[in-house]
Amino acid sequence: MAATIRDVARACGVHVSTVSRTFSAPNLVNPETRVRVLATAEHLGYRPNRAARALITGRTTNLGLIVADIANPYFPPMIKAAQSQARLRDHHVFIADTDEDPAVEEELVRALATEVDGIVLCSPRMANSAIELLAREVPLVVVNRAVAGVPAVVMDVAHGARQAVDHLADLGHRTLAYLGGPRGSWTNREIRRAAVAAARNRGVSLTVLGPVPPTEVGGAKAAEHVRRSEATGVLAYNDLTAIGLLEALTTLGVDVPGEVSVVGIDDIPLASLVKLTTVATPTAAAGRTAVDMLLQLDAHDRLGRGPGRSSATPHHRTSAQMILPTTLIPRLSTGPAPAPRP
Amino acid sequence: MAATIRDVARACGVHVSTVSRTFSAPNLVNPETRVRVLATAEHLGYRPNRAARALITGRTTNLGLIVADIANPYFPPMIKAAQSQARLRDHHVFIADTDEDPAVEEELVRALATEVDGIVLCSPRMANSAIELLAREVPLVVVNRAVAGVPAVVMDVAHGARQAVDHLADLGHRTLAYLGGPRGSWTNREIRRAAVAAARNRGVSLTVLGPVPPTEVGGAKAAEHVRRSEATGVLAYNDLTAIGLLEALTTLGVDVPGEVSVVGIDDIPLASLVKLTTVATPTAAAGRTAVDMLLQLDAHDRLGRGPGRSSATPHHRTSAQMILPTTLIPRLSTGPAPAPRP
DNA sequence: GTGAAAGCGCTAACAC
DNA sequence: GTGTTAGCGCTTTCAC
Repeated sequence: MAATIRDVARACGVHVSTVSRTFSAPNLVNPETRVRVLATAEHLGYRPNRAARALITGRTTNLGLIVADIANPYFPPMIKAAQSQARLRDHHVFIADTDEDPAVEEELVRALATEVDGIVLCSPRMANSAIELLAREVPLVVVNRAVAGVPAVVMDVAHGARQAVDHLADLGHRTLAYLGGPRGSWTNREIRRAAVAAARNRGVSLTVLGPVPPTEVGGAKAAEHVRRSEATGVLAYNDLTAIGLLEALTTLGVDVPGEVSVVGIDDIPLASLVKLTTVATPTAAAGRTAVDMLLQLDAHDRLGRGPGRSSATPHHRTSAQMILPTTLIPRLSTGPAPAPRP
Repeated sequence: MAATIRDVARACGVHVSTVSRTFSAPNLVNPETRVRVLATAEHLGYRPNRAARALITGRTTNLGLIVADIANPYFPPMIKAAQSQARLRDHHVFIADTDEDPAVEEELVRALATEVDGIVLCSPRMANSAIELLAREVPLVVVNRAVAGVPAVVMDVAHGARQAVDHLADLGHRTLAYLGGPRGSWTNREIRRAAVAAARNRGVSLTVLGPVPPTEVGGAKAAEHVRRSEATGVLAYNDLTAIGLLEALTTLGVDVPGEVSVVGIDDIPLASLVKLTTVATPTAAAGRTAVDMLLQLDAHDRLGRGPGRSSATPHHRTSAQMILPTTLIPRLSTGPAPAPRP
């Protein structure tokens, strides 16, 4: 059996509470005693039992992070950032993958809720109402989504979409298309709305294509539609889709950017490799910010309550929204519009 | 406050132990009582407190998974597989990222050890001795590494390397190079050893280059060395390195596969996109297998002991090694050796 | 099949 | 600054 606080106390000639304080409130204990306790603890290989601590404090010092698909290169930078931020704040993080399935998503939140102090929900596909409900069972921060009363960090993709449309219009394109992503996606709606508005603003036409799955395969499948649409400038829901489209167009013998210009969104590492013009989104910053908001939310929450299960109290009072800026990165997948056909 | 087992018991007119049994040993309780208890529990929104359960059973039903770099496309499939396998067995998993740093790795294992039932260590960079030590503090399974007395699941990269060398020799290449990976990497040593032996076997020469970081940038940096080495066939430590090399060679004006053939290892999604010849490694299977071994190890462990902290017992008796097969996938980055220069 | 009681390892009042 | 004590929510003997 591992050493407990009792063993340390006995071996050290002090009482358990002194040992406890040495670890949870060091400043309340005499420096000399502290040193002695620490030494014996070290000697005995004592490690505080987190379950016992959690039981009494009501805090697990764990966070949950739920993403749509770990294998999507969009997420790892966000995950890494969230992770290291959490570690800075002395928390561990559970990561779960929903495979883009809203039902799995909801089930995961419920399962995780009992063993974390809060959950970050990235690009959720759930219905707003479901999210609102969950938010009063467990401290929740959503990323890439706006839900009334739920704290959120979002990317300013609307601005990104405007930049993309302006970029294409500046290059002389008069016929644009937006290749849309998943129906449940808040980001998709934002982009579409902003792109439509920006196109109207610039006096160019814009067709909405899709939706297609937010993957390379999805993008590739849309190549025929894009060609038929006669659009010379295409904005895609994300880089993966844009790259799939780009590959498929090339295979079909369509010159990019000679005949068709393609713009993605996200700026994943692969984008720079294939020279894709894209809108960079600050994913790492989003991960960090989300964790900070969650921790702050949690701290604020337990101020009025003292120890106890955190899941029982509504959390809809502290609700902020953090909007992160996006930037257009012009590369070689966009160029001047082709001369109009006779 | 959330409902506890007490609330359910009271509301239901039974004793806490009956409620407890309903959840942890349903077959020990009268079906009718069970139904009633379940109904009240549902009604009250009761969820068992995992901390309390963990405190008494000594099991957390959590696992840890430590990888070198989540952003490396090699890992996500393994993570996803491990995750879903764990979920099948009713466990959650902590994922941690070491940024390829052995020190961080060790610290993470220690930190995680207190709140999981076991840890999967993927492609560890730690010293063997450190791993052996840790393995007796917490149930451990290593992936892509062989450590005496520690259960492991490894890819048969040696066989893969042999296939790669044979493939190149069959294409007429007489001068090969192996572009090596991280020094601490067991996989790297395995590949190198097998490649050297296979080359000797086929009567072709093989130079060892590197090491370079296992990334695209690392591969790109090696392009000059490769060119100077006069090798016409190159095996790289992994796909990322191979792809970086490939790009850089093309930029230098070296034709692939006309002048130089390149083979990677892993078969990440990007590999098929850039038509890289590579050795496929079954990463998803590795993730699943590792989780299963860990859970089995853990179950076996607590057979003789009953409840209590798991971290106190040595685990070096149950030590198996699972070897997963690899396959060469020829694509367009390899071709016949160029005619020898005059 | 169910009840009673002990206690997992720790923290947080409250004394002194 | 340290000791004393109660108890977090649950499982698990042991009776009956």
